Amino acid sequence: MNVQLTKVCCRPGTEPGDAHAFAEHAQRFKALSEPARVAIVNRLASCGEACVCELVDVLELAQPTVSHHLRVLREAGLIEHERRGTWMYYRLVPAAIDELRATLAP
Amino acid sequence: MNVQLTKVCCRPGTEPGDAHAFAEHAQRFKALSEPARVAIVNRLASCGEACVCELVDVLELAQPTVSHHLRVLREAGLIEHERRGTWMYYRLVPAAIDELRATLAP
DNA sequence: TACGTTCATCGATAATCCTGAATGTAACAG
DNA sequence: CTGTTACATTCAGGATTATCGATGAACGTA
Repeated sequence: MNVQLTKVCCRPGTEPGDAHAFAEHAQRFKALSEPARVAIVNRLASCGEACVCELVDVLELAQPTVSHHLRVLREAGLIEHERRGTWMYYRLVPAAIDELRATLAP
Repeated sequence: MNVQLTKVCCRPGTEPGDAHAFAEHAQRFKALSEPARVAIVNRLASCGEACVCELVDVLELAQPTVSHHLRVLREAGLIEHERRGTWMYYRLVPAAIDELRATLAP
């Protein structure tokens, strides 16, 4: 028979986890799930900061496309921007990167 | 005026970066870009291993959906599976997690 | 052999997302 | 005010993906 009210393959009573936290972490990872956005983060990590036109040149993508990726990264809290004259300078938010790395720690 | 053969906002001569590496990292992050998959990884991290039916119960998703997410994580190299009798047990690949965390290091 | 359980794969639908042309906004120069 | 540059937003088309019912394969049991 093996009716198993408690399945033998499953350990009982382990908490299901916080669904809200999972969604939050997933959104952070999703921001890095695109080669263009990884390239942007890499660029900002090595250059400190960069304007949009520089990223357009480096990524070889149309300006609206780059602007879109920057928005995704910004809404994920991974980067921040500051206007200086005509140009918008983007830079990383180190705390957010650290936080992301922490979610991968045991 | 300001013809600027070299734009003032951009520092010259910084390497564009390895496009192949960016795509590879993005692929890894994409595997964690879904709440369900973050929940799976979290579950495996705290339980050590789990069968599919346990994950179906915890995630409250249909079995084919869970199977799909497990395939994505497996093809990303983040988890591995082993058959024991009727059940398939999934567990993390710690080296892959470490490698992912390393890509976020300065 | 026949039956039930566990899990993977297939197929279809709906949602999400990347991409870039067109357009709008802000800042600066003359 | 006019023109130019830098950037954001809107919009639409095309590609990717999440979800799940239906089906099939693998295993254990009777």
